[in-house]
Amino acid sequence: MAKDEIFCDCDVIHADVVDEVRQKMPNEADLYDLSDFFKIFGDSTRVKIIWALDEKELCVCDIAVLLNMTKSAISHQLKTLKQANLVKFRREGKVVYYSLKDDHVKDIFEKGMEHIKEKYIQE
Amino acid sequence: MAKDEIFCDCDVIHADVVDEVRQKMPNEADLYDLSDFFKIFGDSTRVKIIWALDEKELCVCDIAVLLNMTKSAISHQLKTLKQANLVKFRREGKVVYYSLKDDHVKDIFEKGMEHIKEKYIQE
DNA sequence: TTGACAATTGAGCAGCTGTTCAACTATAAT
DNA sequence: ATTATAGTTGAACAGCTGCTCAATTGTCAA
Repeated sequence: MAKDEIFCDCDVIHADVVDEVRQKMPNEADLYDLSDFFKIFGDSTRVKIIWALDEKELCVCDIAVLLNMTKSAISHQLKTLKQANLVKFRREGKVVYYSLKDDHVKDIFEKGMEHIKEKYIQE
Repeated sequence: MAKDEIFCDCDVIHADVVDEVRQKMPNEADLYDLSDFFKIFGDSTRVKIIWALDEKELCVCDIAVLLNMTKSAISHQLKTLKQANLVKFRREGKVVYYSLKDDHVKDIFEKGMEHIKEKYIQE
């Protein structure tokens, strides 16, 4: 029985409510993936890169100039974004051009911005 | 002039494009706040708590049992969520009940889930 | 007032993350 | 071939983050 294996350091107060919520929750793996997805947006450099690429296709150097950072730092972050399946790229001679791959992202960013703006008003 | 102060370790390749993108970008502070906002969702414990609270109002103990974690760990995370203006709470005797404060969050989570599911199909 | 339990808090620590630095690859021009 | 520039990569390091642990607060009941 699950109740015997409870690790929590307290009595169960609302066992019925907890069980109900547990059944409605998405599975563990999906919730983990979801937090991993948002982790990508939890860094301001990556947020800036994504926002920039949403405007225009850019090369690594362009982004480095735009954000006033080294090519290396940008390249590392682009690798992260690549692994998260958020950007695509094409090579043209020595220059590698990056662009956005995903449609959801701008929607998510705009929702996020709404939250931030409301917070200012509310407080 | 800004161009003299460029820190980046490369020549400017597409100065016109960079300038155009720069003008369309939100200001630095907002982008920073945005990444801070998403940082909250970048941890699976917080994602689980938020998802749970979206179903039902719960006390600290309930959440601890649900996620099989200590009250202390949950309490620390609730504090983070409180500071991010995402949850509210009410005390009833010894028990403190938490609930969601924000409407955007579920929307954002669902967009995120869409992205994750598409990734599975696509690869 | 004493004991019990829900919840909070701060210090400490291990693991993670983002940037730097230096070395490297890839491509083009001379 | 040599040189120059765009970009990538891995190691290293500093700063951050989430959990644990122990101590503490708040509330209620006996």
